[in-house]
Amino acid sequence: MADVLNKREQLREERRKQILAAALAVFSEKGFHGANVSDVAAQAGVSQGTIYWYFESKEELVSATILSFVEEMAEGALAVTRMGDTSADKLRALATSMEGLAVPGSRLFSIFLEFWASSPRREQAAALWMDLLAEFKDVFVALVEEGIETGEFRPVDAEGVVWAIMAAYDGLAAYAMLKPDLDVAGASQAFTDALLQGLLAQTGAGA
Amino acid sequence: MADVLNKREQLREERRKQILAAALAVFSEKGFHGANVSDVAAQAGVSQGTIYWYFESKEELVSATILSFVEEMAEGALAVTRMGDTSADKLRALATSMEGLAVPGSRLFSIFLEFWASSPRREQAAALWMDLLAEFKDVFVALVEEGIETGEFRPVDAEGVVWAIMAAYDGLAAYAMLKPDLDVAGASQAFTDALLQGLLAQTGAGA
Amino acid sequence: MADVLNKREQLREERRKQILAAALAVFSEKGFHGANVSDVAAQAGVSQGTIYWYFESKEELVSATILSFVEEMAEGALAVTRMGDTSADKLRALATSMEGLAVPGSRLFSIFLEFWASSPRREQAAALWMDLLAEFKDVFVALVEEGIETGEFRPVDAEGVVWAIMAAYDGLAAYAMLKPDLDVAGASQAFTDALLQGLLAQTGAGA
Amino acid sequence: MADVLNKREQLREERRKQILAAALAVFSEKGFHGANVSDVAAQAGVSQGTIYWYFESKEELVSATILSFVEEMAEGALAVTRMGDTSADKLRALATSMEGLAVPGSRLFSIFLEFWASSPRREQAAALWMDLLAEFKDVFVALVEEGIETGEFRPVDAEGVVWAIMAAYDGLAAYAMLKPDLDVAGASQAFTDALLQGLLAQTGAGA
DNA sequence: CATGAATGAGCATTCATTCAT
DNA sequence: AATGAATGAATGCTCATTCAT
Repeated sequence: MADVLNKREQLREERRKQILAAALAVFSEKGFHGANVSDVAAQAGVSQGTIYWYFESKEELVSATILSFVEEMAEGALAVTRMGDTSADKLRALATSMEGLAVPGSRLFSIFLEFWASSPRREQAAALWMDLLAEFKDVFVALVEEGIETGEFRPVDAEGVVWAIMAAYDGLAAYAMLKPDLDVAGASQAFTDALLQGLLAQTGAGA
Repeated sequence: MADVLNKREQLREERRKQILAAALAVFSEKGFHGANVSDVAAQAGVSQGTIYWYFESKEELVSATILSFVEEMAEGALAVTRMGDTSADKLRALATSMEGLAVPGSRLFSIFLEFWASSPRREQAAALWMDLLAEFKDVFVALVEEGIETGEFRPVDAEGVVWAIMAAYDGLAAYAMLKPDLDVAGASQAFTDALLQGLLAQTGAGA
Repeated sequence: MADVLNKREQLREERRKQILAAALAVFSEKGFHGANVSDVAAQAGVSQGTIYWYFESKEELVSATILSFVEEMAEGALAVTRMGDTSADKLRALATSMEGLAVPGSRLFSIFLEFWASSPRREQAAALWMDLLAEFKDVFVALVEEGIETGEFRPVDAEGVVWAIMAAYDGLAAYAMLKPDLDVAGASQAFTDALLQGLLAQTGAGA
Repeated sequence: MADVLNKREQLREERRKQILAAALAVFSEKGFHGANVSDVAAQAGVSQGTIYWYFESKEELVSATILSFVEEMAEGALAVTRMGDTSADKLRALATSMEGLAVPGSRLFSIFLEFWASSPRREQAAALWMDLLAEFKDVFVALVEEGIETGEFRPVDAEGVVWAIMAAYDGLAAYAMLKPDLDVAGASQAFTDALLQGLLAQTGAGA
């Protein structure tokens, strides 16, 4: 009995994932407004009705699609933090991993943007985003404050700096979408160097 | 004769601006997808048909709205560059003026994003944006290189740093949209301080 | 399983016919340009959306309506050919059946005309007509050539004569539309008599 | 004073003709439904408003265009009747002149058809057509009856035969519209031969 | 007379959502 | 669970017609 239920739930979960995968493909191809439910259904190989069996509305499907993708991505990025010795090294590692958002994901990033852009009109969606961003921010801030405490960094407004850093990477991702030949790695490198130079306490002979 | 023509052209231009102003208001309120042509018409106090007398399609209206707004904004921002003595001062001034994009314009910035993100116009929008961004970038880069030449700044990859700075401000604007209570001014301040600290040549005993 | 599919297909076919019947009624009443899709939907007792579930566009609905009606009509007309002994008898029978196009169908014929008139600007529609006309022509021509071979008719340009005969009936149908009191039967009779008189070989005592 | 008025009227008449010529060109190109008033205005090199200074409505413009063209055409066709010696010769001449409707005017005929097709919904238009057709018919009938009286033709239902002949030519014109490679001249020839053969009294030993 | 700007009703079409099977 | 047929509100756009200048 329980097995049956489990099997059912498992099947349901699989179907859900199948639909989400289809949705991700379709949305990143056509955008949220440009894609319609029947496109997703066709891509997933199910009927339109089925979509509504798994998701309340197109709106919810969109949110779920974004969410599932973002979670996966975030997980990878945060894992990086545990590498490196000094705070500076860790910051560098995190920054490098964030480059990844921009370079290969130009198509994917555009679906973030579109979702994001319409967020003010979707309070829930905005909250979702901010939760995620805040999570990232906290990790970053902890890193920076750790650096300050150990005397590696100068005492700065950690939160402010971190917001700006994150914003810079999101912005670069957006630019890369517009200008595929933009040298994201170079910009990231130059930026990180300059910033770290500014953050590091001027001990003796400088950096 | 010429007067009549001039008057006509003048009236036409005025009407056009009137419609663009209405469109800006409506679009920033409801977004491009959420707003319909009749909304704009109502806001402008004209009939739907009139909109189509001045613009080929909703699409063109959207583009024109963005363009006219962007041009106005760019003009103001670049004017700031001429203030300040040292390169650092000028950079600070420019940065401060960019905050303006984020803070009061949170609603306006969202229409940038939506325009940017929506796929049907990606190419056109991308070109438009990149032209604008490049223009900004060049001004910034000139500023930084000037600082390097005068020995005020360390020799850095000016272009890379500048891209990242601009990206940071665009990103902050986007964040502010999602999180109205975000301390953009604080972040901007902390970020600029840290970055300038990193850019400035370590003269004598350092900071 | 198969039954279900069959039933579905059957239902679909029925619905389609129901819509086509409604379309025929509405179009012959108001013409193609005068009638709008919602008129057809209302007449068929379905929603506008349903029309588009069965037909790609109004254009296609129009073509399908014409086609289905024409096919039905053609079938009946061609069946007549198998009656009669001599070629002259068969020709008379065919001619008589063509009168039917003109007399009761004055309203229906008008939708042919409207469609026809705009056909040169629609390649597909033009092709549809010519296929149909050619089919008719071939039957007629076979009849006449048979008569020639058996010596019943004089050797004439069968194809030319047949085009003209068909044109005469289409023309009469059009006239009848404009002038409802036109004696189509009389004209048809006189015309057929004269023509057959001209076609028949003058054997001995004449006709 | 009178001269001024005359000049005005003359100018007005010229403008009118200019518009009608433009209308004929545009309508035969795009059809009545496909062409819009601004197309005609552009072709005529005047503004839309001017069209309405000369014609009450698009409807009237359409009627006037047809009428002016038809009158011109009818004049030419009837002139032919006065040529030829025997009734048969005259009939042939008339028939040949009617071919002209079909061959070069395939595009023009389509505007007849379209106008015609919507005639049931325009009683006035139908009357206009029938007047014209009746005029033609009467000339034809007179011709045939003359032939009967002189013993050249067999005693037939002149009116019936004539309607059918005219219908045949209109029908051929319609066919030619759809099938530009239709051999109208050949069909006309074969048709006229056969019909005259049937009309001519069998003098002496027959053919 | 002529212009061209303005109007606004009308229409084909789309698409998220529902529902009978 | 799943299907796909059905719905109908919503919307961009057209175009005959009017009118101030």
